Amino acid sequence: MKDKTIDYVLRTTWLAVQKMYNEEASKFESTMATGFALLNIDKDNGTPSTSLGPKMGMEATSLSRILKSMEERGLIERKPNPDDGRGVLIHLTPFGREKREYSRERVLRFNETVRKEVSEEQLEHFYEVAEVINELISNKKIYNQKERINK
Amino acid sequence: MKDKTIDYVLRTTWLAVQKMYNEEASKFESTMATGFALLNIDKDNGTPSTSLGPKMGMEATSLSRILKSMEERGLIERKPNPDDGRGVLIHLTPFGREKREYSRERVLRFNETVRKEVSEEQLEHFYEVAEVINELISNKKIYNQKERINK
DNA sequence: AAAATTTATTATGCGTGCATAATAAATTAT
DNA sequence: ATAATTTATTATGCACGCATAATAAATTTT
Repeated sequence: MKDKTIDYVLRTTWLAVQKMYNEEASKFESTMATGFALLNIDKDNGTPSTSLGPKMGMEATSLSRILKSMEERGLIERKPNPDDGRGVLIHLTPFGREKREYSRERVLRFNETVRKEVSEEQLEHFYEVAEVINELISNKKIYNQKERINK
Repeated sequence: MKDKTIDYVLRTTWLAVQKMYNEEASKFESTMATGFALLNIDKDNGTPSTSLGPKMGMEATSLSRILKSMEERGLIERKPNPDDGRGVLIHLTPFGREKREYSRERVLRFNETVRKEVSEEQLEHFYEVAEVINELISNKKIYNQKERINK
C-alpha cells in the first residue's frame, strides 16, 4: 500500500467502506446513502431539507433522488415549511426511526472498531492529511494556480 | 473535521479528489476513470485486460463500460490475446498515449502537492490507518464476526 | 412597488463502481 | 476423452453523487 498513490489509497479505501456499508444496509433492505440520510434527520422534529446536504457533505441536488425513494419506501414524509414557501421539512416515520437506529449502530460499530486498531496519533494524522487535501482542493492550490493568483 | 466520523472524512475527501480529477480531465475531454485506466495500460506493449482490474483496485466487470467508451473514443484498441482465446490485449493508440501523458501529470501533480504539505510521519500514519481499515473489512472483523469464527 | 437576483427544490442525464447473468475458452477432475 | 469447473470478458441494471436546467418563492435593488 505504501507504494500506491495517495488518491489510490483514498479511493480504494473508500470503495471498500462503501461496499461494506451497502452490504450491511442491504440486510435491512436499505442502502448506505439512505442510512446516512436517516442519521442526519432529527429523530423527533422536522429537519429542513436545506440542512441535509451540508450535514452529509454533499450537494443539495444529489439528495433529490435519495429523498424521493426514501419517501416512497415510507421512511420519511416531506411537509411544507411554514416559515419558507420554497422549503420542505423532513419528518421521520416510525419505520424511518427504526431504520435510523440500525444505521446508527452500523456507523458506530465501524468507527469504534477502527479506533480500537489505531493509535490516537495515527488517527489524528489521518484526519490532518485529509484536511490538507480538502483545503488544497478548495483553495485551488493544486490546479488553477494562475487563476488563483490573478484574483 | 476532527469531530466527524472516519467514514465521513474518507468519503468527503475522496469525493473532493474525484471532483477535482474530473474537472481537470474534462478540460481534455476525458474523465477521471479513463485517465486512471490509461495510466495502467503499458505505453508500448499490449496489456492483458485481466491485469487492469487489480492494478486499478476495482472489479474486472467495472471496466467493461469504461474500456468500451475508450475504444469508441479512439484511445485504445482491443486485440485478441494469442495466448488465451478468452483474453484481450489492450493497446494504446497514439491518441491514447497523448492523453495518458496528461493523466500522468495530473496524478503526479496532485500527489506531489499533497506530499509537500504534510510530514513524512503524517503521511505514513495516513497510509497505516487506510491499511487497517482495508484489513478489518477484508477480514470481516467489523461485521459478520460469527461467520468468521465458524470457519 | 416592480424588476432583478438569490435561494430551495426537483427532475434528469452522465460517470463510476458494484452485482448478476450470459457466453466462450481454458483448465481440472473423472 | 468427456464432463465439470474455473476464468476472461461483456452487457446490463442499480445506487450514488455531480452538473445542469427548470420552477417557484424569497430577498435585494432600483
